[in-house]
Amino acid sequence: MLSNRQENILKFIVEEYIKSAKPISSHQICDSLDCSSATIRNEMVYLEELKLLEKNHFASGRIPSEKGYKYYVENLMQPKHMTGEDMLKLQTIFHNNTLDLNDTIKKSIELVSEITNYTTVVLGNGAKDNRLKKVEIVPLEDNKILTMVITDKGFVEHKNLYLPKNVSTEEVKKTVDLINKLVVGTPLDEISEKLEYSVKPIIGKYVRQHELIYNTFYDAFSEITNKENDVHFVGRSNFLKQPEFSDVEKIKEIFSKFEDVNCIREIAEDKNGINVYVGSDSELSDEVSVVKTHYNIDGEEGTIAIIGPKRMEYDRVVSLLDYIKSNIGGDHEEE
Amino acid sequence: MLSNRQENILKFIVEEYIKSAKPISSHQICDSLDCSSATIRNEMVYLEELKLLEKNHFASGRIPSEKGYKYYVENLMQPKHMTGEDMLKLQTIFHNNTLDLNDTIKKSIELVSEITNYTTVVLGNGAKDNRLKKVEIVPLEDNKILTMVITDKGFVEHKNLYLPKNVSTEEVKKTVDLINKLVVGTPLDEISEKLEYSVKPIIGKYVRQHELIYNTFYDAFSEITNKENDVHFVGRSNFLKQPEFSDVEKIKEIFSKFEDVNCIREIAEDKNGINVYVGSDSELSDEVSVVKTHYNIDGEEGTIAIIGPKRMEYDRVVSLLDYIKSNIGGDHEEE
DNA sequence: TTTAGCACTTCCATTATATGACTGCTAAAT
DNA sequence: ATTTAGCAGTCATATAATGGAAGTGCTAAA
Repeated sequence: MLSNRQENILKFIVEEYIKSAKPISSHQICDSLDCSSATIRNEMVYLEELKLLEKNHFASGRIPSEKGYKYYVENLMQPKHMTGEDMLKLQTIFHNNTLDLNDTIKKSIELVSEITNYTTVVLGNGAKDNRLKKVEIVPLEDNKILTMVITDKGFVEHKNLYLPKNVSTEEVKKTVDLINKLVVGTPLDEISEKLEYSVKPIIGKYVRQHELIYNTFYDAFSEITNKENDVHFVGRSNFLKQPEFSDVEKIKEIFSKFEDVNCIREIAEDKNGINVYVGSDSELSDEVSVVKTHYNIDGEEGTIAIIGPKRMEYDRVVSLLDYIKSNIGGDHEEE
Repeated sequence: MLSNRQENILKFIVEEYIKSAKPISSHQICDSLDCSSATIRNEMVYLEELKLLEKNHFASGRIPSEKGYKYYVENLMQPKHMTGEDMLKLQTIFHNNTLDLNDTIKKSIELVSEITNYTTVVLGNGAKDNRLKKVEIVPLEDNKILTMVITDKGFVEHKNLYLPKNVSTEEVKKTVDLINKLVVGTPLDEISEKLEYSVKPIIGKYVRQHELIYNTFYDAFSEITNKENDVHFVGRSNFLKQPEFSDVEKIKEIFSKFEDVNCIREIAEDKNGINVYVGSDSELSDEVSVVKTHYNIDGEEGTIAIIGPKRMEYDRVVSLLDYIKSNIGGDHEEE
């Protein structure tokens, strides 16, 4: 259990280090706590024993450890009131009613990335738990046909199909009708299976060149099921602005994670509230922190995350995310 | 005009510098050219006078100047035959006939980025010169409606519309029918105008809540017109692997360009053949080169570009791009 | 024309040195 | 029992000095 003064010291160090990125000395603290630097030093020794603080070398000031950041976030951090300017900017996004939910969220995080200089990402839940609404084709010029897969939640995947000369659009139409008759309403992750045993045997008999047509739809379905595009990632290069990433090796590590979609996907989570993951808890890299939240608006789900250095303005970021979360999606209900 | 020997020296320096990233000394050259280092030095002075070579400091070896690279690319470079392995990997992409043109190109450049460690980008021509094929709606659960704009070349833009309680799907249907009747076939960049003077006045009379509905379509049209998503950008972080970018400031410059979509869009061009832009010619940064080509397969147009340091393996990259260009899009014709 | 040889320039890694910033500890003060 | 002043000790950082190493430019001879 920490004393009041110990907590104040820890709070001071965390907040000051977040601002300056430089180790904090006992002298910097004593003014605001009204005691001498020696007293602070004694307390710092204790905080270091608890592994809440660290030193770079023998005679350096202290910096917060991962545990120290966590203690700060959980016990010491106070919500930071947002500036009027930031609120105003966000409000103009929320009140634009031609934006649908996805666009609203995207615009919001783009703004957040810009004003905070952190990296932001939205991970839509994808279409994996959607059901097939319908399949459709639109014949275009020549032998080109636009094929579309539409889900009940409004996802659309399209693909161009180039018909060989000896196959008519009618054959594709037959396939589409069959799919619409047999598999509409099926959850996407069960579609492949259902196609194989209920559709394939039939079109094998009635449709010429069924292989190509069937495969096209089969592929469109698997693509929409693992839909990757549902990751909106903004402000990656903001990391370059942070002094702790002035070393190219560190940047390399972070960026290679950023380029790995699977790695980014793991950011998604389904938990209540705003959650803060510091360093190794972030699962991305020991050097970054992630603040994220899950949303579910009328069945459209996803995760919004803000990624920054461990030395991140947690109070500000949490407030921003909280504000965004409580404002998205409410709009079309009220009017 | 350069003598034969001078050209050989320039070629040697460019190729060796591309490999090693270190300035090339006269001693390194004399073995392969069968003369003494002093002779080489005399020639190097001449090449430097012509601004084909540069020095970092008085007693450093020579490195190619921008002009030197250009001379190399235009006069000295020999096409590099591709390895069987690279060809094989590309062939498996080309021969997968469930991939449509866009997917084929994307997969190809992903592979190129991986094997060369450069950055690659495909810029589709977007939908700006397309014409409206049709507009469609699919009512989903509750008051949610999926709206789709489809163009004659197979572009699809969709958007969810949340209907206020007092507006029925019928009203949207009326709007859609009207748009389909009046503006189908119009080039996208003229659509806004046509909507304003031919559709808006009519729905103003017959459709309730026409403002919201009209605006949704209006927005969908402007989005598809400036479609941004048509940029597929791979391997940005490969730049971090290049020794000349071990300085964070340089990385910052490049990456801020990479994050600026408008900047990336300018890479698009409509020229024959494979074109090489070195340094300042690249319009991206003095520190990078761009090798790009334009494609037009049955009206689907775009640009494929490979971005790397000036010290780029031009011969290899040009061969790769050439191979890709001559293989994409041919497939569905032949079978 | 080419080459050998040498003086010269610049970079780079190493070492030495001084300085400044802090801490830890001890002993005195409260 | 706390708190504080003071001082010795430790480490980083900046600067300068030093001695190669690498490689050129020039000159004079081949």
